[in-house]
Amino acid sequence: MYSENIISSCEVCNRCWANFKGLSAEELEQVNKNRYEASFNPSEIIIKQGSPSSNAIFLTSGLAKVYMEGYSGKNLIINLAEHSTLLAGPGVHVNSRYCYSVAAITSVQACFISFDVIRTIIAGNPAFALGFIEDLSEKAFRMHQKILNLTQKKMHGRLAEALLYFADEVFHSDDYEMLLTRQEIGEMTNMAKESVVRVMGELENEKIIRAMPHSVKILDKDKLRVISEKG
Amino acid sequence: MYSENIISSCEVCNRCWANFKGLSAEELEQVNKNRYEASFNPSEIIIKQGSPSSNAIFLTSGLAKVYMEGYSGKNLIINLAEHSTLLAGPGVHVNSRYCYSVAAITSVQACFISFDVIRTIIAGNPAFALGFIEDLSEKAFRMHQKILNLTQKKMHGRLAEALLYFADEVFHSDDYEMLLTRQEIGEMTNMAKESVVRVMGELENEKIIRAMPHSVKILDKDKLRVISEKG
DNA sequence: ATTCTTTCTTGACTTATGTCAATGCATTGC
DNA sequence: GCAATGCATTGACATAAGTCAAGAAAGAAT
Repeated sequence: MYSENIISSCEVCNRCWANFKGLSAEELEQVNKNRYEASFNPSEIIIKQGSPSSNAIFLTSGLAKVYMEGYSGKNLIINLAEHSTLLAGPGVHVNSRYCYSVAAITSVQACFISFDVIRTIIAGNPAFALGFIEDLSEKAFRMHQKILNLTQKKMHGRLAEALLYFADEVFHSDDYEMLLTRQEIGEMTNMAKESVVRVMGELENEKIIRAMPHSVKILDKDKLRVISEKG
Repeated sequence: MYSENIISSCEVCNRCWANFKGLSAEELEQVNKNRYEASFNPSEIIIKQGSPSSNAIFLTSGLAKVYMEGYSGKNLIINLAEHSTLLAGPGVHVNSRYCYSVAAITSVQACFISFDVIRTIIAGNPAFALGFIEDLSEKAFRMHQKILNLTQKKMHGRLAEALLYFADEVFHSDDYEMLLTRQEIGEMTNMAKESVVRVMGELENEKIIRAMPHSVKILDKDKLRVISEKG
């Protein structure tokens, strides 16, 4: 898991947080001096919910799942994360603990940056602080959407939404390799894995998708959108 | 709804946001000059989801419900708000729209402060910015909890949780006047109003609470906590 | 190739929860 | 006081979704 830093410097890195773009050379150097990289194999845990949150983490390559460990071992996957995403969670500023876990799905390269540095920059750079606020806000906004989705839609709507999320926001194609298991799709949509199989089968019968265990092809995106919106 | 400002100045107001405490005299005066008060009768809407978010709003007296308008007219009450709470929502920094509605439950007095002023202060006062970040984080944190509660607990657990929330965080007593209708309790716990009635009846049969249409008395708080935690 | 393990799939069954319809009980306004 | 309204309550019923058990497929390890 330990390795030398691969990326030579923050200055030349284009996989990091958009909010770092506006930093001065000194601020960026401060970040660069206080970071270290690590790699993770599939299924390895990058962030563990409940542990002290001392670092902000950014993926530089690979895909990870962000999930909460709920009651009696039941997980809820909040989203998938790629590069350019700040991983830390609101817990950092509440009780200094991560309030979600993050686990690698593919091989992952990650960059750890101490939160002390982040806080220093927030205090000294108003634009950065505002960027930070915008990032927090957008994530909170998505949580608001998600809570409606999970509580007010039926299984078909929730699954359709997840399939569209993969196509539009993760794999950027309507024909993608499905990197999550049926179990994990269920953890994302709050369904039992058996229900995921059943509903996917129904969507396939209606010729809306083509579903193989390890790939999904969206055949009728409009219909899928309707299902997702009507719940 | 319109009225002269009742509170003479922010300086003497103790019902506002804790984060305003650290402001300089000039900053506070700037806030004071750009605010206006309004009163609302029960059931009147203070913030309407989707409308442009130009103001931060603080209640100075009364109780309001914060809720999202979901699919096909179904609401989800996120929480109840009293004084000292910033009402605006993450939408402000995402698309400049309120992402939830707020409606008065009792008579409410509210203070409107332009977001331009807030933003100016954020830019000039790092401590205030950090306070803002903490506020956002805490609300996001609660949303994370809520999403687990709503998706992973059964009705008894969700209702128990709401009853404890009223007792511990809103009315500060185990014997309180129930200001929400059964319908609204349902919107808070994602239950049909009939289910609220039924489950409350069961909790009453088990001598855990004493429930009248307009008041609730918690008889066995430990048992209620167990139900809330076990789901 | 063969075992072993994990995941996927299917069908039968159970359970949680929502919906509908009818009724009762309060509160408000006239 | 009396209608009118909104809310609470109840029971019968419908439906969504989870659970369990078994087997099939697909990979990984030997």
